[in-house]
Amino acid sequence: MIFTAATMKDIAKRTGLGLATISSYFNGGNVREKNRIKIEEAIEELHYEVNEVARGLKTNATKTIGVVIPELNNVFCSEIITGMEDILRSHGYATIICDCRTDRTLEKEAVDFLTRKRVDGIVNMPVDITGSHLTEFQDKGRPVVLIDRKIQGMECDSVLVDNQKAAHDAVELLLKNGHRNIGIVCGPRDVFTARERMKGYYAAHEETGIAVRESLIYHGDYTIQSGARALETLVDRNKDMTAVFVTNYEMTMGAVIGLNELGISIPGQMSVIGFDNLQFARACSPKLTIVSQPTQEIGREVARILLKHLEDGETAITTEKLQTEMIMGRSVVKYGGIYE
Amino acid sequence: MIFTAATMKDIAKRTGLGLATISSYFNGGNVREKNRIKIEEAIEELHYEVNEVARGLKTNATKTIGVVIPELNNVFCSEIITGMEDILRSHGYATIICDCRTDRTLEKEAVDFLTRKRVDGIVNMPVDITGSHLTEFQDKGRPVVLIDRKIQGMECDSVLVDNQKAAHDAVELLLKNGHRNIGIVCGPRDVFTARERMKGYYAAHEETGIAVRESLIYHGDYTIQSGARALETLVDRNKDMTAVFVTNYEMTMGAVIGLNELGISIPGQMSVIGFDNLQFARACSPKLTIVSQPTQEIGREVARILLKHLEDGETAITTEKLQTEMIMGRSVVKYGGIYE
DNA sequence: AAATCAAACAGAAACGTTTCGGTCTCTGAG
DNA sequence: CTCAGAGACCGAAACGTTTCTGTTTGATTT
Repeated sequence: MIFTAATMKDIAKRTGLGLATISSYFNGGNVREKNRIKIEEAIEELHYEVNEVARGLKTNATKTIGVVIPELNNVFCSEIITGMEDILRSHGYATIICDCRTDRTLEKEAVDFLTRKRVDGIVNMPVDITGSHLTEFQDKGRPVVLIDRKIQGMECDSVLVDNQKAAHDAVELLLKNGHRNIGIVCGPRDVFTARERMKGYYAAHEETGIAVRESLIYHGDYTIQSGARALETLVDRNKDMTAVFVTNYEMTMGAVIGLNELGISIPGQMSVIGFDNLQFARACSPKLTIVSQPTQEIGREVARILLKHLEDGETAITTEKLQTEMIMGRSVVKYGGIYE
Repeated sequence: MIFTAATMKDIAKRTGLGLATISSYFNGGNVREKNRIKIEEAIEELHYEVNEVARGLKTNATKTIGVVIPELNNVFCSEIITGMEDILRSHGYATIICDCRTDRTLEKEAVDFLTRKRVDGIVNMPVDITGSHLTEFQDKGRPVVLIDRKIQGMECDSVLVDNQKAAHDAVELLLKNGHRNIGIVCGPRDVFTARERMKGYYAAHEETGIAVRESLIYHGDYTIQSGARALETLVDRNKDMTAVFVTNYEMTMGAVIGLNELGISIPGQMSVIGFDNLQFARACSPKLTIVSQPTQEIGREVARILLKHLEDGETAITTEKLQTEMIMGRSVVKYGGIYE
């Protein structure tokens, strides 16, 4: 059966009304009661559905948002997207996802791809601290929202997490428990959030009047492998290390593996504070104490900001900073050297 | 600066060529060398980019694929999507993701949403074994590909995993190690894959001539909580249970938590075979033996099937069945009762 | 009952492509 | 040098909306 979908023209013919009236009906305009009924009957009978592509051509808006992230296969990212997509979809917006595999070139390609697809806005969790891959899109007057990380010299909305405070509080907890040689497994030096977390590490030490020893700092690359390697290295370099703070999920997992393989018990020989993924933290034995980020809330906030631009014509630029939460497990104990 | 993007008309004017020629250039048609150069110069100067929305209106194809999954925030799903999106994007297709939170109503809504968005094809990992949410879309002559689960009475392409064999092999390994009272933590009764895995469990027992005891079977709901509860229940009901096979990632994590809390050691008191997520398996101590699904490959295969329909006009329906792999850890040992 | 005026309606043009006929331009054979 | 014939090219129409510019309608006022 050859079947061409009904168009507004068909509805107009069927109801005897003009095209403009039908269009007005669909766009919230006023239509006389009896005509409204006629239109709705026609829609029912013809199974009419508005063609969003045609509408998009005319209105120059696709009701589509592009998302560029370093790794979809990463709880932090996927949870944010879930929260965001939920709200966007309920407002009629589709979400196109591009995983750029933490690669700058692929990231640029993804943005260009989305630009060609004529998305109404782009959400990006940037691979690194620099980059001008978004300026061309932004110059078209379309909104860009950055997640989690800022880009130098880029003026746009962003939704961040107070990473400095998060790291500060975690390290402070360890210090308050009497630990004095606290290792940190941090992200790459050129990542915005990694820097922020380092700042918190330093600040907590400073407040307590304790000097930071360089050998206790390890810069990983956010992979499980590097988490495991980090612990091996740190333990080897610092025989007196009694606590460690790991700053993302994958490296936390790696750190747990590493400690297991080194035969170092948590928390008996090493207190541990991890990051992200409550599920994993609860699966560990004993339960891991972690810094938990408000991923769903980040996603929702991003969606809200986008909608404010696209639906309400808002032009002001916002920077939102959300707070983390410390989930207490049983992986931190008082330092034996002092209290025993 | 007011700025309207260049159109094909501008290129035509600039080069002195006709619209049809420009269009032909962009669609792989033949254009005389000197004209080709002129066109390319004009594109460069005007920063022209083809408007895919207008093209979509005319060709009735959006170069967009919709994906409906039960939970994006789930490694199995996100890994499949990563593999798929990669290939699709390299062929110019965008991927719209809809997370339906394992809810039938939301699943139907998502499909309708994507239909309105006029996607060229839909990929769906169905919430349950029934449902006609896809027939309307399919009746428009557009391709549907199911992942991981089949739907009763639905004729369409699907990419599955040989779950029966996977479960069979896992249970067989436990049997070969002398275990006779093997628990299974399975998914809901109305999920296709859960049934397949149960079949494998029965088959392995049958081959070894061992009767299955009902009390060793637990139907969970794929959450961590149900995994933990499952182990509590199974251990409570079967004091002689020495091994357990858990059939998805979340429940595997739950099972590990549950065993930890019950004070039952792996593998000393309980041999365990888990499912999915190699990363988690390696983080456990000792490393978990797991059944690993070829997620990336599933995604790629789905993409290939879609492209064959959309680009090559293929009409035949395929059902692909991929094999799992058993990753050996140290969580399975010979049954003490026999070998000690 | 006529006049007034806003609200509701109508039709055509436009959005930027593809495609269908038909026309022109090269190339090479005679 | 001419002339087919193929290949390249052209312009208009169409895709299904929205929107602009008027026109009609009907309730309200006088």
